[in-house]
Amino acid sequence: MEVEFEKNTLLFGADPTPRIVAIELGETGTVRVHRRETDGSTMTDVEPFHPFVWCDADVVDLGIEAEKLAGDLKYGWLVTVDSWKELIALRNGLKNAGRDFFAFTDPVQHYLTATGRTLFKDLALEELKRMQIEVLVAPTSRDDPGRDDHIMSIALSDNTGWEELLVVDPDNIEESERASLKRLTSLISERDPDVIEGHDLFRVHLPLIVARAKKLKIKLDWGRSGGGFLRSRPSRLQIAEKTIDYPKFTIEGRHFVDTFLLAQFYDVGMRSLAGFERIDVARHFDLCEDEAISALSGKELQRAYLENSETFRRRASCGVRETRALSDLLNPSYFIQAQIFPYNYQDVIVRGNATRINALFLREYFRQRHSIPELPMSQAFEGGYTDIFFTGVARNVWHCDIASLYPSIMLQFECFPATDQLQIFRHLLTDLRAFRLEAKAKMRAEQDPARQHHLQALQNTFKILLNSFYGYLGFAQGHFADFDAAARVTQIGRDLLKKMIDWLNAQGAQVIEVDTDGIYFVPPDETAVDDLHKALAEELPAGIDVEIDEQFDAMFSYKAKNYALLTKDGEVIIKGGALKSRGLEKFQRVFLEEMIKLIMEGRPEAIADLRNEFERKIRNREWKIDMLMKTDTLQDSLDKYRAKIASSARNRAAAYELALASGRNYKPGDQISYYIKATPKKVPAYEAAKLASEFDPENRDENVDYYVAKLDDLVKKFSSLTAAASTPKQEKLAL
DNA sequence: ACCTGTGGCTGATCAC
DNA sequence: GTGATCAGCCAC
Repeated sequence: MEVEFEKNTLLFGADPTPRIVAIELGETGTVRVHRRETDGSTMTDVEPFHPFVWCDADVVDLGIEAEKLAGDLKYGWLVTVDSWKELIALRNGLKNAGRDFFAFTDPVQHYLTATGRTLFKDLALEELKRMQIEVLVAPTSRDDPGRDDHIMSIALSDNTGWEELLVVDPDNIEESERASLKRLTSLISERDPDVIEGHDLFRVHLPLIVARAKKLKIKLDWGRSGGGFLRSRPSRLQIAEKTIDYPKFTIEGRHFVDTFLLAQFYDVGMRSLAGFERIDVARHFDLCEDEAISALSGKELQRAYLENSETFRRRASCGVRETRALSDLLNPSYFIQAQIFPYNYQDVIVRGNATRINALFLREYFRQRHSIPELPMSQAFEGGYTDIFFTGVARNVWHCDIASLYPSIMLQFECFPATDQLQIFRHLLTDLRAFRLEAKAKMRAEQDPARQHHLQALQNTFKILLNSFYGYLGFAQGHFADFDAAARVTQIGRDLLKKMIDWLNAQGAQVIEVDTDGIYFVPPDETAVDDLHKALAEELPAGIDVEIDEQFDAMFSYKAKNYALLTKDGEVIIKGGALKSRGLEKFQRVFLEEMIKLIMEGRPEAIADLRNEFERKIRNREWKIDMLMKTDTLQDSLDKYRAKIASSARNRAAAYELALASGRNYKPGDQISYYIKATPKKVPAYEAAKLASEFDPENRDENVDYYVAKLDDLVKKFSSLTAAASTPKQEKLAL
């Protein structure tokens, strides 16, 4: 392979053993290492297993042998044992003796850290055997509430294009369901996938399968080496501001990948998904083969099932195809990350960036037999500089920013963890930065689309990692975190930005808005971009590169982190929660967008007409309810919400009240769409809220006065900014 | 059992 | 009414 990134042992680990697809605990003292042969078959090696514990002192007095490690950091003694059982006994022994120690809880991380191996080296993504699965169940019948849901179908496919659909006979449910589950298990054994994928695999499909198998007393021995059974335990995932509780399933020798979680992670960066059900995600990526089929409701589906119609079969098979396409799209970066980090594939996905970086540190310190520090005391520190100097419309706005601000500062000003005696932080950061540039260059030069794709995923992975190093400095669970260093980084960043602002103002520019690493400003009269860029660059220290990357016809500056831009092509870009939050109803978002466009185009007098048009549409009930409804994401479980309300720890909220009233089993991360219905007298929103799914278009009951009032609030809120310039500063800019 | 960071805005609710 | 607080979402 001409790309040599993989030889970097800090990143990829010191052991180049290729084509490992899975690792599982074997007989006492061993692990089974499954490798993909070039002919596509899977070989299994039995390898010795030596898990370990870092201790803060010698443990010879406990009759345990320990190795003294280099350096003088807190955990300076290493105890290595010969089996997982021994490790558990050792941990208990140390705990009972009151000793301070640190150990991984995951056997696979032990093995990969100790050996320097990682999964998937020299393996192409296409060589990984990925199976997709989707179970459809008949919703509990209202007429027969005692009866459990049962499986209607199990659809299967894999990345070779193979598909099989198991349909349960509605006239012979129990026997047919049993046969289907048995067939499923034997297909997994025959086709022997490395990865089992599904959309909402953890929260929906696997629990369903397990529940039905339990009821029908069927074994789900899906393990790779025989005898392994599905296990699950409650787990929790933090994705941006959302916390998702889910049962984490594991099975020996294989990985479970849930495209619902992949979609959640994708959205953190893009914030562009309408929802997280497969239909929402498939639509967003344009993966639906047949929209109408994908969008069938539960009721329609059940009817089709009972009629044994072709529609049912089509819907059942189209589900796994969409899941496969989705996984093809969202998987590549994680596939590469599994080559880097000492984690199982399925864990690489759910671990956070800073946690993964920590794993790299610990692997290298282990390899060099060096002591490791204890977790630092958490400390609050100041962040980036944000400010706004002008509100209203400005014309001819330029944007400058400092390229990779925090990585540049860390390298240039040596903001590294004080405890990092081996200088891993500096080396990784330096290498990643060089690699990213190299991968980008190679990607541009590459002709073969598949290789180009791989390089794109690679450089993107490097970018994400690179940007996570600053976060790691302030990560309370990172052994090498350093809050003072993090504070220095942001301090330098703030100082640099202020220096740039002062300089720009001194040149006669008008600075509008600043956020962390970039500045929007109106340039001084008759200035050439290149000249200004050159002069600005000279003001900055070596290693800090500024770019004037964009120019806009107009900017509507509203509040800090909230603004809109009009590009030279007439495109409107809106930033900030106040202007485009998903917490706003769609009609508000659309109105804001059109209003801001009018403002930036210098036609504020047209706003009154726009308002009137919207009012008419509300009063005449012309829109579908999706324009008026609001969609909230449940953060807490319903039980937690109830408890908080009981203890006055939070206020009531419409989404939760509706979820409670529905009687359905809503979970954190689920979204609730609702609207405000007309009520005889004014009541809190949570009492007047109604689920959008219960909206009856034939008998509309939305509260039109409520929505018109919202519209007026919106117009009022912006009225001071839509009028002609009102301050001297604005006058100057608006010219 | 799990966890990158800080800064900022808004709507809904509730205590005063 | 007003201000405080919380939850949710967004920028970087």
